[in-house]
Amino acid sequence: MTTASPGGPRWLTDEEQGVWRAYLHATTLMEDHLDRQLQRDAGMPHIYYGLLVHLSQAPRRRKRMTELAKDAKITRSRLSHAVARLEKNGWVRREDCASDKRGQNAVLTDEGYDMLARSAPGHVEAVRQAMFDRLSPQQVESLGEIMHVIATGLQPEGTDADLPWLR
Amino acid sequence: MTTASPGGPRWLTDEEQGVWRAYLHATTLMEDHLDRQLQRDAGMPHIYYGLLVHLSQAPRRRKRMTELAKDAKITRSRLSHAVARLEKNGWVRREDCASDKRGQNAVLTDEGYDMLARSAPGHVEAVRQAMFDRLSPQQVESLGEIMHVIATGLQPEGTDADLPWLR
DNA sequence: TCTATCTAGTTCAACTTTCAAGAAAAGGTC
DNA sequence: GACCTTTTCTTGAAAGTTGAACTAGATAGA
Repeated sequence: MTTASPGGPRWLTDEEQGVWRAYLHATTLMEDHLDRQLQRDAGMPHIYYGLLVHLSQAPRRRKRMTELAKDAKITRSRLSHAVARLEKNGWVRREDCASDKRGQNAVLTDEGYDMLARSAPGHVEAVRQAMFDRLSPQQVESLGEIMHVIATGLQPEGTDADLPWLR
Repeated sequence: MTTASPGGPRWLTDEEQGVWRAYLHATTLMEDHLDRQLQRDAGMPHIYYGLLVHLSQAPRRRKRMTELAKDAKITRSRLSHAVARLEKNGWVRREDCASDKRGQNAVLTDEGYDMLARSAPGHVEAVRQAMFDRLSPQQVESLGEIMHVIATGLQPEGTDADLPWLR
């Protein structure tokens, strides 16, 4: 729960407000920017692209639905819809899970892999131009630490996904 | 345009990849967190709440649609739909613009203001817990600078919205 | 085994976002 | 004024997201 603390709310200082606004501003613009870039160059929103990336890095390019949803930080419902769409594109297919008859694997197809290989350079370049080309090495390091702290704090209880994110 | 550079794509280093993933991870979790918090406590998504905040800070609590869309970084179309929804809630109303008959002002109603006053403490607390309580003063300062750099780089050409964001 | 409970994944309805198209007024320019 | 372009805002349809309800299969205990 997020309740107001007793003794009145602890408002943000002027500096904190400025930082918060800059954060909202930057993250909004970044998400828009990448969504448009990928929609234009790969025909899908950023989050869908992320799913293909996850699959491409998984052993045998496949993953259980629930695990994929967890890795990509989306709900199972959203993943179902997303995979249905990617299936229509021919980039992913579903496969029954051998060990658990309830289970499904999402599998990256060869077409999906090719599409990823084609669009990855442009996407990386977009990320680089928007972020890494503009920051000093110290800033990059600092940003990594800060984002790690924030993510850890927001991580649902009992989730172990910690180390993998900083390697 | 974001084209791959000649001589092959400049891939991200391992460190950059780690930072990028941490960034995606943190920003996704943060957006989800705030969306849920506000949906639960204020009955609207984060972006709608942001619109009310913008209006509350504008002179006479009103703003031209186009200007509001620009400030909130959303399309005019999206704003039209959003205001229609907020109007149904009674938190905003539309008002014809005196000087330009095409124009509309979005006006924050008293009910809207009250709703904001009620939910602001909880929201600020959520932001504080997720971000500022976890970062050192140096990190907060650094984050502000970094986000400012990124936002500036992504700013559409010819936009002057620069100084207002750091104050 | 029988039953209760939990987990995996999908589906539905309500809502939000996007994109393209369109109506209305404003701003030139001749 | 007549004409053309631009700006403002809305609309409608398609796509995407959400949260709850639902089905089927797994799991555990008596």
